Amino acid sequence: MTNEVRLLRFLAQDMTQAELGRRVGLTRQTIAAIEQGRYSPSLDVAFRIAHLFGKRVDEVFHWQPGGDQETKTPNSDAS
Amino acid sequence: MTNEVRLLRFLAQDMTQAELGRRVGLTRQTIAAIEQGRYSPSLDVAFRIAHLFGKRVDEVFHWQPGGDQETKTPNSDAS
DNA sequence: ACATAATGTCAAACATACATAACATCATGT
DNA sequence: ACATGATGTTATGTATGTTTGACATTATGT
Repeated sequence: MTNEVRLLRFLAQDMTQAELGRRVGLTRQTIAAIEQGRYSPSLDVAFRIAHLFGKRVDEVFHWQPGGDQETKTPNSDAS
Repeated sequence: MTNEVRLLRFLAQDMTQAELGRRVGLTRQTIAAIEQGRYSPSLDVAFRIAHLFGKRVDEVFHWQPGGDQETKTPNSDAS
């Protein structure tokens, strides 16, 4: 899961991490972590960031079908 | 944050919650909670669900700019 | 009447996103 | 040389997504 946040931030008059964080309601540390891909944000945060840059979520965050962990299938209920 | 998961599930040959959960690596309980909007999923889960139905994230999950809680602005660092 | 499948719901554990606070480096300017 | 702003990073705590297991209702079929 990669993203274009850093690039979009530079394209937006070199907006700072702190400024971006302020506008979308996050801390600058969280913005930094997202830019570095240390974790993928919540869907809500993804929408807020994408909306700020006038983009769709899939234009800002790039996802690949097998790109994640090979999801350990949950058990759900055993009967 | 509303979504079309339940509708899309019916359109896909009445796929069951458990079946959908199995295919995207979630439990049926989580699918039920997402359909009812009890919480918004992670971005990763949103991508997996949207991809399964051949849709974009914003086609499956509908987000409104002010729709959320009036996010209590974080402090970040005080100097 | 009994079984089974699909769904709702709940409580407790667990995983991870996010905040807060602190300290660090690097660049720029005075 | 000193200050300031932007970013990296780490540790700790809180909020919330997710699993697991259980029990319930409703419908359908035998």
